[in-house]
Amino acid sequence: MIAGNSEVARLLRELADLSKLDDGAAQSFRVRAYEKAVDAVLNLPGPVADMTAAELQTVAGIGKSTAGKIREYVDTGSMARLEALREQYPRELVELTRIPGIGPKTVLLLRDVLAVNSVEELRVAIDAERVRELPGMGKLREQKIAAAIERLGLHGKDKRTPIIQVLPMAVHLVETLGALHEVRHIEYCGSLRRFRETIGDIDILVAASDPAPVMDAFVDQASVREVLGRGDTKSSVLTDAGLQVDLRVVTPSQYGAALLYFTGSKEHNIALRQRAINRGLLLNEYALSDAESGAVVASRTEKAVYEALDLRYIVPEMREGTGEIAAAEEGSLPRPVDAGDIRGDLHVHSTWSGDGRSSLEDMIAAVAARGLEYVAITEHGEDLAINGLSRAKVAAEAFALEDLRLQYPELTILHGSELNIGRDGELDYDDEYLLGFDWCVASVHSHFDLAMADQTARLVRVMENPAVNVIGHLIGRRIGKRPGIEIDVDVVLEAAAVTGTAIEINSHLDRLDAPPEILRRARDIPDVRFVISTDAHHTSELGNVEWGVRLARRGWVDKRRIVNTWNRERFLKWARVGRR
DNA sequence: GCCGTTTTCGGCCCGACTGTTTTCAGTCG
Repeated sequence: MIAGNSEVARLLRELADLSKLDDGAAQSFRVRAYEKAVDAVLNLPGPVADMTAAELQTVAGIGKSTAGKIREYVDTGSMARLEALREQYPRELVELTRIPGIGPKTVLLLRDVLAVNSVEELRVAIDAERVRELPGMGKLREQKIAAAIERLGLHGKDKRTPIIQVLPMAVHLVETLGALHEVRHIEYCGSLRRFRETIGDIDILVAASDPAPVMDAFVDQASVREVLGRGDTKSSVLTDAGLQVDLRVVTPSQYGAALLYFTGSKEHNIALRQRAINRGLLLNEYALSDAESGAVVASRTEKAVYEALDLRYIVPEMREGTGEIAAAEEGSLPRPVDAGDIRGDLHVHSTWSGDGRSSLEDMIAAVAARGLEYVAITEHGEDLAINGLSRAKVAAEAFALEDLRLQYPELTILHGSELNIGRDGELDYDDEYLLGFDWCVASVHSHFDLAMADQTARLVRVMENPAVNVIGHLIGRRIGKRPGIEIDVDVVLEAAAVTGTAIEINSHLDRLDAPPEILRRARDIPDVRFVISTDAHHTSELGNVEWGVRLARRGWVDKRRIVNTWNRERFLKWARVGRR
């Protein structure tokens, strides 16, 4: 078995975690070096197992020691240093660090003085009121730790929640607090603003004239189960849903610097601050300022801070510390897409599909009201047992669309279909019949468990069908529920480029598919085109296009490669509508 | 442990909150 990049990264991650205990510091330079190495390995263009120690050392963030450890693991299947640390710090002991409020120092203290080596033993020690007697501890801390253990299942440090559950809560919070008259600006930040698919906690940033009333309103909300912390400018609560929410209040003039800081990622912030230092500046959550005089250089907007650091603005979705700063410096950032750039929706259902929930008439009216230039109605193909359309229904819907075209002369309405990709890449209907549609999306709705080679083959075969314009929700995942099919990404993207088949960027928060890692891989294959679609089954879902737009940004997709940002004429020509 | 347009040694992002300390350590983001 050859060691894959993600496997090596996982081991380095474990090395970092164990080193936190060994060094007695979560932020020791050695720990941070390992953490950097994790990112470096994950961002390698090729297999880590193919690289020599010397080649590994040329990678930024990997030095002699880490290169040696990686080679050792690839060659022998184990890493002596890691084995020794595992021996010294058993898994039960490491578990203790998952308790919020307990870091490496406390773990070592518990072990050395009280012989506590597991969560269970800690519980016993707390019951015996022995933890409070430790130096630096006390009754209150003991009680806090006890409470933290009780809710460990709800929100341990590493618990993450699918974005579809978190985003609506965050939006609600922003609306509620935003209504206070003290609030000048408000935004959710953190991994949610970066649009990660799972979220640890909600971070809200407020610019306000007076922080106190905002803090009061925040901790007094009905959904707050427990106040975890409460300061003048920063508070944390735990909601009924078991989600932690952090609120930070700054003055309006500090808002840009604070947004930057609170949005992260940690790696992005560290890189920006390092860049500031190199320019004789200091960057914190309040401002970018002169290191000597303290004079503020920029603080009001994020853009101003980037500019003062000689960088183009970097959208939040790209701030993961994976090369975006270098790209911003050399001007090679992809051109980011905005919701306003989208001119058509090319994956829309109506009640003609069994699972559609808005009528065709309502859907078209809602699309027209959004000011789109073109739309493809794509009901399910007949192979999707309950939800699909027979040929008779396809013909009947075509008739209904003719009527709607007369009602909405400004809107180009394409008669499409969402086809089902069969076990071996076969499709609903026959090839001749398929060419009668204006637009075909082909999607995987079954056989999720096939081997990677089989999944890749069925996708490639479908892309070779001239009727197919785009592959819908590429891997078929449901975030937090279903992992999606395994595919050979490079082979699939190459086939997409060769056959001219676009890759869908599905806007549904439950899907966010193709995933950003796959989208980003397409950077090196310039002929791949993309379509941002809502896959709406109800008129209320047409607005989801905003999520697809943000997914595209996260995947470093350049706006110019997204075909539904093109004007009607250019798009129709590319799609060969009416010429098949 | 990593790294170098002042450096192969001596740096490495920055600050709020809590609980315990009467000046700070630990944790977190």
